[in-house]
Amino acid sequence: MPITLKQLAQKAEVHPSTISRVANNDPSLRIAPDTRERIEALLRETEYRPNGVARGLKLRQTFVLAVVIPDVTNPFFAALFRGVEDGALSRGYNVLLCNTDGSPDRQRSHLQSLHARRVDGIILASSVLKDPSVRWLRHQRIPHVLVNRFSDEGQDTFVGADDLLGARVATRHLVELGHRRIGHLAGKLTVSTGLMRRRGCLEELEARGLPIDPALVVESGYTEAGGAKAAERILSLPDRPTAIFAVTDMTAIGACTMARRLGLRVPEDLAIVGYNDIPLASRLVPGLTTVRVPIHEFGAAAARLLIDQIVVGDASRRRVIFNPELVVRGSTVAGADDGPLRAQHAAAFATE
Amino acid sequence: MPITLKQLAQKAEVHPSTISRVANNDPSLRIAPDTRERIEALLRETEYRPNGVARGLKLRQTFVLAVVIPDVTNPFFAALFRGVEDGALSRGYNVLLCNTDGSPDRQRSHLQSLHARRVDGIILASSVLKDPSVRWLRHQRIPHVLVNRFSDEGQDTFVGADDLLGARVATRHLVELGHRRIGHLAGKLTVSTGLMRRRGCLEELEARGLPIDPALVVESGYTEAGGAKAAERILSLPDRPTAIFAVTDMTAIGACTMARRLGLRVPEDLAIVGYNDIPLASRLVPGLTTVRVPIHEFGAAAARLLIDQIVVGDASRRRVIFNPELVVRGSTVAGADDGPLRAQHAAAFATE
DNA sequence: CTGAAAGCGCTTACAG
DNA sequence: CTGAAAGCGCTTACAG
Repeated sequence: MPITLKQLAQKAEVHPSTISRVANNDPSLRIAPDTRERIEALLRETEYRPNGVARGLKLRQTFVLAVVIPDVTNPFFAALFRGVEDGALSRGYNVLLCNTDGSPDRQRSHLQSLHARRVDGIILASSVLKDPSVRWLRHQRIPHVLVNRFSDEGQDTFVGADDLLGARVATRHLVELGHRRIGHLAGKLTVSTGLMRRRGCLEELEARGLPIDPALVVESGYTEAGGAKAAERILSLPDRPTAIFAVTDMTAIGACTMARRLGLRVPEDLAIVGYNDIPLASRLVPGLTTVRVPIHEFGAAAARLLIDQIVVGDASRRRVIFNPELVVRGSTVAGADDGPLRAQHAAAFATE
Repeated sequence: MPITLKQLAQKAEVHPSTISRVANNDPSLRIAPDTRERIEALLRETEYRPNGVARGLKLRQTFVLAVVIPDVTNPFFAALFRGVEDGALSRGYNVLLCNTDGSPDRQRSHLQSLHARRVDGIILASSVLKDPSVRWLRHQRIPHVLVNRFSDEGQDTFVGADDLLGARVATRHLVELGHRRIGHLAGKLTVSTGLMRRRGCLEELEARGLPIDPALVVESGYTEAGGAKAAERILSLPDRPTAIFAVTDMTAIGACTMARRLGLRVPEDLAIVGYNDIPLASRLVPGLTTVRVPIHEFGAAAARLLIDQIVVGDASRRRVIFNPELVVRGSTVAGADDGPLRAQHAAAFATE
């Protein structure tokens, strides 16, 4: 059992409150210099660290945050978590990690448990549109930040990228390569990324005067398996598309695998664009053309906003929106991987 | 502010302790059925959940575990974490995640902070041999489990695989393919995986009557960049090896990249074997031959052992050692990726 | 200037 | 059978 304030007080023959004040460097404390010295020596010698649980109870603050994501084995969320930890650690917070596997029930149960533990705030990257769990967070006045996906527009502090723009840029890239029949793996329409990227894709097609074939736009979910399945559907159409824009890189990877299985060459028979630029994207052969968003920064910014919210008690909703950026690789342009872009990636690697 | 026991007691016109007993289903509680009904209704209606911090202080148990790893963006550790969470959640524990980036200082500082928070136990996958931090955990009698890497043999509860055997199997595979000059990227000799896999590699070479050239065995660390650098060194030797066994998959991937940059074909000019079978390994082109260990199971087993330790108060050290298993892919055998093995992986994928 | 007391929100051994 | 009290280990407003 670690030593307590009371035990220390006995040893030093002073009152526990005095030890506490010395340990916390209370500036209002006047104390005989030699007494202070004696106490500080004792503190060092015993390596005293106040019991965080007792402290949390008294201060009504635990210095614990939580990150709720679908699945940390998805590289996107792993990078996001690192961003959060890097942003939180320097301010004295530790971070709990909860995986939901996309289940609303698991999400709700996690949130309730986190609330019971009195975490100081929650970063949620697994919300759906009009998410009851998010409304519950608001109702309970639990400090929270949504990342990447929003729930009810403008109602929560949010960190993400401009999904509409990103999808337009990706689609424009395909159009400019000459593609006329472009398929879209649309994630889920109940998720903001699915909704917005789909909207961006369709808007861009319309702006370019291309006809929209509803059969080419299918929900895919966000897993590799879901991407493969959805790709299979549109690639089996009599008049199959020559290009696919997928809602995420993982979905795109599923589509790549399926294309290969169907005997289609990428990019010659089928061009594919993903979204996020996870580390894996640049390693595939061919490399995956994608829309880059600053994943680590998402996490770090979310942590900062959340801690500000906690410290200031400021409930005003803030929004940080990053600009997405197209990264062209071999999955849309044959040979792109051998060009300067690939060299750039190799360099980035070596200094990692 | 969430409702407290005292407030509930006022509403129900009973003593707080009675509410507590009802909420906790205290079997020794005799109470008028209608009173109980009234209290239970109130509990449901207010969605009362006891304050976990106060509970933790009283019970001296927080129901929080911590996982300490080098870096969650490394897929190995992401999978490990999922195993821990899956093993812990069902027993009512949440899990803190701490990344050390391989820095002993960060590790120590994390452990101290976790101790101050009174986490119930710690799972450590970032230890080095004779790790002072691990000795500190023992000295403080903090329940802990080491995973994948041990510190002082047999002194801590440990979950891992037989690294000596795995390395022998990997090396044997290369020898049986006819390789006579085999290089080894040895991680770090201060880490048990580096030490044991190196030993296994050398033992196998000796058993096969192959000469050991010290110039072909180099420390590489555990990052991709480290693997590339180390590979560059041994591939620049006048009499370069025809095969490399790398301490981990990430290290092996660095070696692959370097081989390609030096104009060597894999596997024709250089065969490469990794270790762990992270999901990435089967996706590379060519696929990476590797030694598979049950990563998710590492985490789940560690969580179980840790919770048993906590619940029973049992300090006896236990060891769970899994058997590693060779997985042959295209990085050692040309064409292996098109065979039944690859099909198997594709299937595993689709059902993911 | 320092000590003593109250109180954060629970749980449970102990009285009545 | 239920209520009242003690106590987990801190912090800090308040007395002296």
